[in-house]
Amino acid sequence: MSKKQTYSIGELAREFDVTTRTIRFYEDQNLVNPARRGQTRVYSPADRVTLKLILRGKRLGFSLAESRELIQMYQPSGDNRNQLLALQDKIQQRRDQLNQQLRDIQALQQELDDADQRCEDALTALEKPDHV
Amino acid sequence: MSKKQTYSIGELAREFDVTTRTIRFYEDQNLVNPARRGQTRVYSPADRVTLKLILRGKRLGFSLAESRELIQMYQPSGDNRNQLLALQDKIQQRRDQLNQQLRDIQALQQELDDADQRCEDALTALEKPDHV
DNA sequence: GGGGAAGTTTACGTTAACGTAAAGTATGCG
DNA sequence: CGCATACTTTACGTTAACGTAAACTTCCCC
Repeated sequence: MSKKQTYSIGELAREFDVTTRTIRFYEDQNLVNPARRGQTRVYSPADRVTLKLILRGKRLGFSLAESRELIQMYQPSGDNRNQLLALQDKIQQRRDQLNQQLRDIQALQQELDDADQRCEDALTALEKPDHV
Repeated sequence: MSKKQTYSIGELAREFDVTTRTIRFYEDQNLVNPARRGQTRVYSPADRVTLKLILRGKRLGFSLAESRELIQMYQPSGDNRNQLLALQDKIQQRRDQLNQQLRDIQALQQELDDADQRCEDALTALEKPDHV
């Protein structure tokens, strides 16, 4: 049972390599809402997960608004039918976007491989100016 | 032989669903450099490809500076050894980042699948309030 | 009890990537 | 010819996502 139950803002900042300003900014945007002990913020494991999701979103080029939406998707409130259907629609849109990103990444990987190969060729050409 | 050899700014804007302002901005940032016929810009197929690469980069969350770097990677000037090695280093960094994005996407896809499933469950639960 | 480390609030500053508006030019058409 | 359409330049405006600075409190430690 070594799992910490709470975190300070500094701990999280170090773990995720962001500034405390960034974490406070996310709170301002209602992305996390830590408890307080006096003035001091006290973060729960849930807050930590939320942070992780936001940063993953950033790596994929999502705005904070988009990440917020994604996070909310994970908690379908005991909603009404229409809201659930709307949610499924958004989920499908995200899936489409992710598939597009996958295709983009694969194309880019191929091009990087080619570029790397051209580097290799140029380097060996430097070693042997002629076919010795 | 139906391949167009030149494009107007309006054509490209329509094709890629961006504004002409955006394309001129990219020129300002030295990402494309169209020819001129009088005052009017005339874009080549190469310019069009560059635009395509920039927009793909955007879908992956790249800044214009990053996309510029990527595009330059495709044309290793008959460089000196050190520059080629530095280029290979950058290529490897990009590859690492792309692999991270791949992992992020896969995790997100799984979570979206789960969220979708929970929607389905909630919906069927709405149909049959009890197990009839 | 003086200081250093980590926390806090408040507030103005900054950068990227365009948006938007104004005012002018060139070209085809009925 | 007059007008619409598409192009041009110039320039100020805007939004997101923090950075940065100032001034303050709290806690711990020797």
